[in-house]
Amino acid sequence: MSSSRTRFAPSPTGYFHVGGARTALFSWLYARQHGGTFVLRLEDTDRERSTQASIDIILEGMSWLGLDWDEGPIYQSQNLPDHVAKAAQLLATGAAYRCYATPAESGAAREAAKAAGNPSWKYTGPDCVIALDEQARRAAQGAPSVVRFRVPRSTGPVQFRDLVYGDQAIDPNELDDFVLLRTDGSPLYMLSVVCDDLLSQISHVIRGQDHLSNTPKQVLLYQALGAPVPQFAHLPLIMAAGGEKMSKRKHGDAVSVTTYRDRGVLPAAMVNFIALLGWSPASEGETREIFTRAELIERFNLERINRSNAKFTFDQHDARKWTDPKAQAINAEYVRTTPLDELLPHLRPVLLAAGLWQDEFDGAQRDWFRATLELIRERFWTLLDFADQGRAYLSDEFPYDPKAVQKNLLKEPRLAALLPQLADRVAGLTAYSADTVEEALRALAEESGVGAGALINGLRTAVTGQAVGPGAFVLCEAVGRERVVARLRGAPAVMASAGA
RNA sequence: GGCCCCAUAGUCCAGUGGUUAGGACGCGGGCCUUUCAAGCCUGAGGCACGGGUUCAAUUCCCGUUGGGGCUACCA
Repeated sequence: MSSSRTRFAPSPTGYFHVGGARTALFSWLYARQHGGTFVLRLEDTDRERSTQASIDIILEGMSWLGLDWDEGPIYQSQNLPDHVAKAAQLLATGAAYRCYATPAESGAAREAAKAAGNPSWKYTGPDCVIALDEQARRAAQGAPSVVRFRVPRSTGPVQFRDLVYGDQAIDPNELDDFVLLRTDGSPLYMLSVVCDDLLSQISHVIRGQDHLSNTPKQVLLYQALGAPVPQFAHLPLIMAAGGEKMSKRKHGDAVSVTTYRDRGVLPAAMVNFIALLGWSPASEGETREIFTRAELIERFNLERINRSNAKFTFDQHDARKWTDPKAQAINAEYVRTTPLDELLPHLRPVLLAAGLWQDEFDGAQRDWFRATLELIRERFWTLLDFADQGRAYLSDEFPYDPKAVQKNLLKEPRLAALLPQLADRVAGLTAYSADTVEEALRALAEESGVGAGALINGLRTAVTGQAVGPGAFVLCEAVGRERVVARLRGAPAVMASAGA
């Protein structure tokens, strides 16, 4: 089956939609599984809205997701001459005809029919709106015309099998004699997709279900062109929480792939999550939901794609719910478990951007750095957490979370005196380790009569600026004696400035 | 409006003509702990409705309702 050829054909008119990303992923998975070819095509023929910036965003997004293409990017605009030629061919064979009715006239006919109780009126033939002789007169005057496809209406329903939605049979009378070429001679989408897919010899058209209703027209076009009809597989749509189609304008950044990269999501996590939207790898009682790219390629199949739309739940006004909670959970899983060697290439840019990267992390401090990452990532959710929650572990410049200071330092005023005392004891330890720090702290707690818990939490906040994190003593090991001592000594100042 | 598609917890997915209808996320409770957006245990929560077919329907058929898509000289 090395002849499988799939494509992803977005129109570069803005951001890279997560729904598009899933369509791209499924097409890519199919091609990879079958040793086929994955083609990237940019449908840039909407000159008003297509931009280079958008093209770049899509290309970057695809690369980020690891969806490499074998051919392309093909620019639809460059194939326009072919589309026009194909229209000419259809005209020549009689499968299409010139139509001199104006948009206003056909629109009026539609309205009139509707008013007369025929809501499903279609443009069904050359003379259905303007008499042929009148059209001939206009032609003689050199009036503008469009090219319409002549829908075959006497050969029964248009049939095709959708690999997801099953057998389809559409009454051709539900189809307009749709326009192929505009008045200015430029091709319309319906013609262009077919021509481009033909040009690329696409064997499996995998795309959103929003194209299902237009597929009969395309099937007719393939047939009129004497070309083989590809296999179709339409994917259920991904809707916003409210049930409507997701758009960045209405639903914000969670709709855009770029956002996920910028918010510290790992591409493998994104791919994993998105793969599970509308498809299931379930087999022999499989309940696992974390899959590597290789596993996805191995298990993917069009047969297990379901037919109902999925909903993306998120709340753009709630920071915790910036995207679907399950997407976040899957990403957390990846952040916590991806082998460091794989994680680092994604983490390094984040640390660099935050001014936290040190070349020693790759040299003298390598072991410490890696051990520290392992320690702190245990409860991280995104790559960005390394740069904020993890900041105090990698740098001496870090902020104190006001709530943590309030809860763990200010509530126990005696800490202002005790923490520096603890610093002295820690400084004097013969051996520095989580255990010895703990001993020292518990001894101080006992002697001073302050609860060990208060001291422990005070230590955590004084050393990391946070209220949560790894165990307070192991944390001290990661941060190092020198820094721990210095930060404990600085605690009174932190308390004073926060209390003031 | 017309045509087409869809319907298992709040969400994403499994599943079956007879099941205690399963998993994940989220949510509640408990345990652990110095903390928790960590870990472990545990709980609540679902087959949209109405007709059929059948000994038996969540499952098959029809309808209703609900949701979605398409319906351009946009892509």
